[in-house]
Amino acid sequence: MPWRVMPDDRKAGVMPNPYAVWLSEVMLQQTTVAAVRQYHQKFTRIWPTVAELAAAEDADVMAAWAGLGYYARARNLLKCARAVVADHGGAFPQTYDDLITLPGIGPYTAAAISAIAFDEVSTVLDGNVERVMARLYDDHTPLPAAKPVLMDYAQRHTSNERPGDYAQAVMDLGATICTPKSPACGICPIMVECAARAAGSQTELPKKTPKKPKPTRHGIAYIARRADGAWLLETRPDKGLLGGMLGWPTTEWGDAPDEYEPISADWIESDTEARHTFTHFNLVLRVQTAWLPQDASPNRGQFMPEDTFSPSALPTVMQKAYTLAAATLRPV
DNA sequence: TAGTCGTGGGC
DNA sequence: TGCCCAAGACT
Repeated sequence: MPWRVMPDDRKAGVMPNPYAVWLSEVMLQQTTVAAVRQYHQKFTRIWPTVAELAAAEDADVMAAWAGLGYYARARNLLKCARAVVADHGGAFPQTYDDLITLPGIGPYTAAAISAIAFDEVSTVLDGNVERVMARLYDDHTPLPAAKPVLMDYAQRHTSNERPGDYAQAVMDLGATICTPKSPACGICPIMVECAARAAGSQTELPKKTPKKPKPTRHGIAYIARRADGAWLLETRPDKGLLGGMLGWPTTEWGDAPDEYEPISADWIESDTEARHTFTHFNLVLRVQTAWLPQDASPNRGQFMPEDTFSPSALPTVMQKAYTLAAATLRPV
């Protein structure tokens, strides 16, 4: 990430911007660096400081987050920014104990911010560190039960003098060398100390409890335009899937789709379905489109003028539905 | 504690 | 192709 401060500069007293560190750590939760980079750039360009982010409209922040996933992070991001401004004078708290009280900041993120941005002696334990420690000590206890002992291992290695450098180094080790599939043990700086390497068990670790199969759910999205070109959209409730995001009115997503039209109209079914994979289920989404008269009054959603709507403000599954609908809902 | 909560990329 | 996943938090 562009905000990173290399060890020599950190030794000279240069510290990273806490706002940039916080933003990146939240975005990186369960998300790849490649996906985060452009979003981090966009957020710091639009909202250069935590105070400016705190003053932003909810809808603008959700739209900027669209496509990155796990949308509760965006809602908590705003809550956190506003708490930093309201309760901490616009300056991020510097300790693990204070940081973890903030919305969206859990054990990992509190440790990462306090260590990286403030050089507090906090131990980061993310997926990378769990893997490094499980291998270093050849521990076959399956996750997540192994977390406490892996944290104990990780604390033994945390530097009292350079906790920020250590935190970044151990995660980089996991991200680039001690990787899940094909670890590059030959160039690993701690190869000779690694018990899994000695036992030949490195690719089996860390052990994980088996996961449940994903069910397939079905639903229908209704994509309608008014005569003036406005789109019928709705803001989803804060709680639950895609919470707080803009989207098309849809049926419930269940074993079998029930027909529920947001307004009576001559709906035309798209010839193909949108398929999308969520964390815990697969979705097959039928798409129906319609043109509505100018005086239409649907029982769900609200019309968004053509010139203020952008599909980029939608979560990916809704963008997929939009792509299918665009074939039959050409511009006015 | 185990379920909920997105997405795109790699193999 | 389907599965695994990637710098977790929240309930």
